[in-house]
Amino acid sequence: MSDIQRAPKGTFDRLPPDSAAYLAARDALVAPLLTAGYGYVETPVFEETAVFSRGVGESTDVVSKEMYTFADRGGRSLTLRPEFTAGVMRAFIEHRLYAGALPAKLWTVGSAFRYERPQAGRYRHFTQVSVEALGVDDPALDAELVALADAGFRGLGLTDYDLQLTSLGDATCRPQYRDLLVAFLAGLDLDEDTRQRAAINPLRVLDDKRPEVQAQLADAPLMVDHLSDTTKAHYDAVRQHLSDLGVTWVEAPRLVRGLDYYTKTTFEFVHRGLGAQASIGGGGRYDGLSAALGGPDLSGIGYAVGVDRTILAAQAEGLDIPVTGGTEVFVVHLGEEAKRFAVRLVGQLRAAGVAADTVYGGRGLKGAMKAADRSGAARVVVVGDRDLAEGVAQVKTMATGEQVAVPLGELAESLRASV
RNA sequence: GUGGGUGUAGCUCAGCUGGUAGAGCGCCAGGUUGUGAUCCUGGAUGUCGCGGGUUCGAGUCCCGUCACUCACCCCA
Repeated sequence: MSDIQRAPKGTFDRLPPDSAAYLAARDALVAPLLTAGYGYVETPVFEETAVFSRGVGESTDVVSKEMYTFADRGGRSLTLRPEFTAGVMRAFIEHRLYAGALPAKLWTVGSAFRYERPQAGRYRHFTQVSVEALGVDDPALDAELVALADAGFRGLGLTDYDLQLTSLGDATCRPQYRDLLVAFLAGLDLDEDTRQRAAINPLRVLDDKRPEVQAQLADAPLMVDHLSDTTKAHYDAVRQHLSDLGVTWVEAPRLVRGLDYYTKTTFEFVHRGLGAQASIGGGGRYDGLSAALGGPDLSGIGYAVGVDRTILAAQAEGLDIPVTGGTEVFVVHLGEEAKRFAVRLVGQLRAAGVAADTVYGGRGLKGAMKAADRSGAARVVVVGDRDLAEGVAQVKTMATGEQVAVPLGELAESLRASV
């Protein structure tokens, strides 16, 4: 197959009927936000490159090697968003939302792009639900966000996952801890790659998956043991609120995130039924981000959920994602007069809010019934010129095979009432 | 960017030590000129990923290449 007959590497098409589960999953992840005071925000799919390089951090893998960056015809450097938070923060600053009521509680959903080697659950084009609460540094807000993410997963029936939680400290205590860790890592026997990684961000070495590395890290200093009094108090309060909200978590003192802006509370939802890309959602507080983008020195907290990974997780748990919609009434016709009638009836039903469909293209009655069956409609109207002459149409209940003649005048109302 | 695995029908796959392609499902049609799902019968669709090599002969062996996939890394 040639390249123009194939979606680009790391991308995929969503097709019916599976696409219905995608819509349902997306809506389920969003549902908790709609009853929690969050407003929908939509920002461009691309931003000025600096929004991400300064927001996410130059030293991150995302910025240094995974961005889709291009020059437009006006010579601007633009980048397809690799995540949502930086763009939403840019909008928050641009429209001076910080001058209004705080926290600004915002959510969005859409495509993000990263140039990565594709893998199970990792795509170059993926979909996230992203949620932010900006402008207020209150541990109760941290707990709210975590609980909302959790509620989204629970709403789909997911249970086989862990909520990993930790605190990454802040500008007052992380630098000292970082120095401690760097000193500790210097005494270890690490390969060149890992040393490079340590030089860029020593915290990342902590979650190295290789056993020979983990063995050396047994006595590594941990951020949670070196929090300042205020960040520790913040973290304690977050945990208290989470308990009050009935959310369970596991302490993950080695949890590291790849975006530089995270501070204090940091969390990740890790599913046990997935492969290497097991993180179905994650987020944290990012108190320096607004300032990094030239805005006021305001705090923020947010999370992102991977819609595609959430669907994979649901599949791994054998969950059916309930889909809404689908054809309720299917109209099968025989003869020219009946076809006109069918087209008209379908129009009436749809106008009355009944999901209706009919058969197009000349196929026999058997083929039309097959199409009716496939549509999933509970009721099928069979109407031929012969029925019209008698002033009736046949209404068949597919599950039972039972079929009754209904006078044309009562047909639309009878069908509307039956679905 | 680095490794491993796999490329045969729309889908899932079979095809032994080389002898010019198969099954199941799906699709279409007929059995039933006005009835789906069940049953029976029939039918269509393949440059066996692509290019080269070895051979009388390659889906099968060799080389290259591309794609997909899993893992490292990173993250949703």
